[in-house]
Amino acid sequence: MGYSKKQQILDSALRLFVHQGIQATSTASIAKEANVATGTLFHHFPSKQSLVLCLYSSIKSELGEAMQQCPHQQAPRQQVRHYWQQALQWAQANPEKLRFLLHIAHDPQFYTSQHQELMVATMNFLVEQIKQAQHQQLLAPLPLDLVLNFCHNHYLACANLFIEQPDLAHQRSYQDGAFQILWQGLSPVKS
Amino acid sequence: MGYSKKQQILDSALRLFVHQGIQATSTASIAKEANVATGTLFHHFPSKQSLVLCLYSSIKSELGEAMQQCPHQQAPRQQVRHYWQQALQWAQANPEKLRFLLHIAHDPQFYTSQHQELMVATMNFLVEQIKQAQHQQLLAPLPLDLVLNFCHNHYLACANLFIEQPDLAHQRSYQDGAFQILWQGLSPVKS
Amino acid sequence: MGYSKKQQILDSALRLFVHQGIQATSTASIAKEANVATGTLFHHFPSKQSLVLCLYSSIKSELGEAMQQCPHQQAPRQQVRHYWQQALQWAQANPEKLRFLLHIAHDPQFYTSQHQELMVATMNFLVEQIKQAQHQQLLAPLPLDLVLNFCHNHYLACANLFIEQPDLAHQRSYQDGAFQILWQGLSPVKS
Amino acid sequence: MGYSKKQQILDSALRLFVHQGIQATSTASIAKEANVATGTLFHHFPSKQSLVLCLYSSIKSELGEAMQQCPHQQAPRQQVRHYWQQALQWAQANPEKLRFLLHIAHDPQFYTSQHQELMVATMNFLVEQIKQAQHQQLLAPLPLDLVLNFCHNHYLACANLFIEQPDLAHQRSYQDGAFQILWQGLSPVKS
DNA sequence: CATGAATGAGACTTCATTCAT
DNA sequence: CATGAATGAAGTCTCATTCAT
Repeated sequence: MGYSKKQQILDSALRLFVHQGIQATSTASIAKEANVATGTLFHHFPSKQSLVLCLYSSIKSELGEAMQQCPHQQAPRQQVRHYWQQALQWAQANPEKLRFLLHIAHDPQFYTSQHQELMVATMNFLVEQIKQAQHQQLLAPLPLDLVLNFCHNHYLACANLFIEQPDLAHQRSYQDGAFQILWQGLSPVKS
Repeated sequence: MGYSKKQQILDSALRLFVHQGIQATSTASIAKEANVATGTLFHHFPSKQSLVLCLYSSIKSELGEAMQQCPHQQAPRQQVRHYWQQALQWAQANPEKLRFLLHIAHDPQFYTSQHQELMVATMNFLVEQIKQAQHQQLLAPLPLDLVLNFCHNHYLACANLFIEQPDLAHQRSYQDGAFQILWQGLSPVKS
Repeated sequence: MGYSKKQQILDSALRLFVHQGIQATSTASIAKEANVATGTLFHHFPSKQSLVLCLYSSIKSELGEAMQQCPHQQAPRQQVRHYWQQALQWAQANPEKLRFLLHIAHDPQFYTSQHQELMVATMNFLVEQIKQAQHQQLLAPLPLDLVLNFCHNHYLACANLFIEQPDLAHQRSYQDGAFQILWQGLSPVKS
Repeated sequence: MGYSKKQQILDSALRLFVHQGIQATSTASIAKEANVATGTLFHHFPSKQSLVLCLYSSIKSELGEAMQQCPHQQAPRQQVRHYWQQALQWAQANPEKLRFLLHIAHDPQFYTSQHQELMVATMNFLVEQIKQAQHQQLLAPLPLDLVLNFCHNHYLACANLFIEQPDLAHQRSYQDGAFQILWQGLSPVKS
């Protein structure tokens, strides 16, 4: 009731997409799940494709905002660790949204160069942290796009693991281990 | 002509799947691309679903074989590096096959528990290497499934990056960097 | 602003109907073109069908009025020629209206017996002229409905030709030729 | 049974189009009338549009052939009269086909420049007759496209009249009158 | 083994019309 | 009078699959 019909449609679409896949979900079933008429969906979104993209960008920016809600830290390692935990917590609170990101990232139908750009844009604040840490020789001088790709990808994989097996998420060995791999992986080689 | 019609169908399916997505590719278009009649496809595969699964398992085992074709090495690091390079070379030689693995791994329609099992089975020989290295304290004592997940995922991500931007694949900084992240990420924390 | 919304709707409908066809034009697109809301259209017309019929009868009577605005002439040939030119001028000044008449006249959806009646009613004054001329043996004693049909139809065809190829309308050979066919066609056979 | 499914579809489409209009006839209703499945229609025609165009050109050429099946005559007037009667007979034997021609000729959706070209192409043999007759001063030196337009249009109008009121078709005054208007209309002016 | 016409359920989308504001 | 979100029936077209040849 507090929700607009447009939001109801987006919610239902998300739920169905992650369980059945995007293509396997009909617009009729989305409308039904949202308790609106078929036509209503197309009143708010010109096409199924645009509904998917709208969902995608809204989720992407939601993740970006969630990550930045963390206090400023002194040490770079602590700062990055904060981002990391913030992002993981968001994923555990919004498992379907994360699964959707994972799904769409590998669907040729929706895979565009936007993808890379959107990732960089959303994670821009991370880029700065990393550059700075590399400059301070806290991180190894790896190519920046390689690093970003790794961060993005390791995050999605770990988040997905913790969603599929929620008991792991509460064990320190997994929680610390996941971040250790990230930070250690980017650290300078031990001489 | 040296190819059987069945193989022609598999080849055409792979090509179309990675460019348009599995669901967006019709059996009719596969048959057309393979220069066979619609009915012929269903002589060789009982359904589209079975065609997809057949393609999947054949590619998965092809990757497994490709990785094991490497000489035995003394040092664990060298041994793992060999596996890594073998796998990357296979991906660069078979970009469509890698893209297919990536696509199917995140499609809810085909996502089953098999997936995890198949991954472990294919990478079984790696597990042994890692366990041994952990025992020798060359690698950190991280949970084994976390490690496996990381290896599998980092491989797919790097292979995909090198396929999308082939020029990166030839630069030492990217080649070495990708592996450095892997090995370093699993290494024990510096004092 | 000098135009009422109702008139704006009629104008927009006419424009869209002749370019895309009646059925292919949605009420929504008419409203948009007229810069009014969807609902507004249905305040002024109970249905799309009634909008079409309203447009039809208003155009039909407009043509009737246009034709009668001509001075009384002595000779029957001059009188008919006047009607003819008046009607052609109206068509050239209102090309879309003529195209609409042409379109609707052959659409089974709107084709009713009204059509014949309306044509006769509009052209009633012409009937008298023809009857008289036949009586004076200036015209051949052809069946009256055949004659009327011919007049109506030849007019629409010539008007349409001149609208499609406006340069022809200014050439004497076409202007005179078109009327010559009409008058000559109805004349008594030579010797 | 002697009919192929493709022909059954064309026949049903014609029947429904002339009674309800092209747009008002759904592909589903065509298939039903033809006793085939919906998909069958789209197996033979890539779209509804192409079905319409296929029907159009087949009818147009059928009319062309019907007209040419007449013996060679000495006098131009007799020759043209033969064409005229042949064409009218075809129309009376195929009333739906004529109605379809009439309908499509005025539908903005299908109205293309092809139209004019097709008409000229189909009626090419008539053009020659007319040119010759003009040269012999049996016909007035009117612009050729005006003449052709008139012939085409007068034919459709008369044929339609005779179809709508079949009793008229058997009366000499109408039969002769219709042709008299044609020939007389094109004749030189009485000095 | 191979073919391709035929099937019919179901997908996406459109649209005339209504109604609460 | 005017608005535009909402409706749901209906339209065009797709597609995995079958089967007679």
